Amino acid sequence: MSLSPAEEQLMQLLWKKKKAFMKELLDMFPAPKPASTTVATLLKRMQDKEFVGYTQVGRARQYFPLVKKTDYFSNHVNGLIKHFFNDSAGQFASFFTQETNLSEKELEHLKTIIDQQLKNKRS
Amino acid sequence: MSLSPAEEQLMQLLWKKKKAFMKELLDMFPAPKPASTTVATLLKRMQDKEFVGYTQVGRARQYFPLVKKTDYFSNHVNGLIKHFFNDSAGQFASFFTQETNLSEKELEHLKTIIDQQLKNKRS
DNA sequence: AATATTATTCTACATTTGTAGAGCAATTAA
DNA sequence: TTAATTGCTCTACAAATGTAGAATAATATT
Repeated sequence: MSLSPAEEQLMQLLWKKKKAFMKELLDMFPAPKPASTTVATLLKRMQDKEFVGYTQVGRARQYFPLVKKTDYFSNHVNGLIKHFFNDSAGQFASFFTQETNLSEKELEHLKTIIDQQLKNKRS
Repeated sequence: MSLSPAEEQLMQLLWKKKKAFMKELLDMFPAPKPASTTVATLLKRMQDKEFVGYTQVGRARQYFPLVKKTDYFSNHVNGLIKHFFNDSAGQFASFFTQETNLSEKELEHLKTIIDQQLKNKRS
């Protein structure tokens, strides 16, 4: 099961705040803010999909993510790679590096990471 | 406008064949194949969205993509990056390199590409 | 105590998506 | 030339999604 775009947007807010009351999430929306019931509906659906949980605090609930952003994200990227690159992460990486306009600094940084990875592999 | 998952799957087939008649696309589907009308409907919607065009050949149409796979893909990735990495491709690249399990060969290849990029930047 | 506010659930409805039958026109086969 | 096949459009319908009002219950305010 995965999140719909609207749900995903809300999830982003929740990931950012770590935990939040409905009101707080609503406040975080850029104008034009949706109706509070809209947010409530989305939260409900996200609970059903087991993407968020909550703890009861007084009469309200404090919501929190049940999936880590990085995990969710990894799935996304993996899906993309499977779809577009024949399941080859390497092929994807090459493409990505060539298509994206990374700055010199970013490229250097990437190199460092890759070297680190290579060191790990070889050790 | 973007493609729905089912449309995207069909698009993949079309990208692979470059151009194809409805029948050919249908044949490319793995079992269980959808009804031909299903494919027809999808093709129609994709025409409306201006993702495919066709040339009339006798009584049939030969369909072809109107958007390049790499362009479509770039948009996807850019969307992801915007969503998840604060619009920083560099941040994404780092994450990706660390999370994905690239082989030694792939890492080496990546390094080559990066060096190439750096050379371009500096020249 | 009476009223307003709030968080949540229920219900609703338009739009998009997945899937495909019915109908039609052109083409091929019997 | 009548019948079967093919490619396409129209129509249909269930499920998912985006959006939000109505109802309810609990709490806070006057």
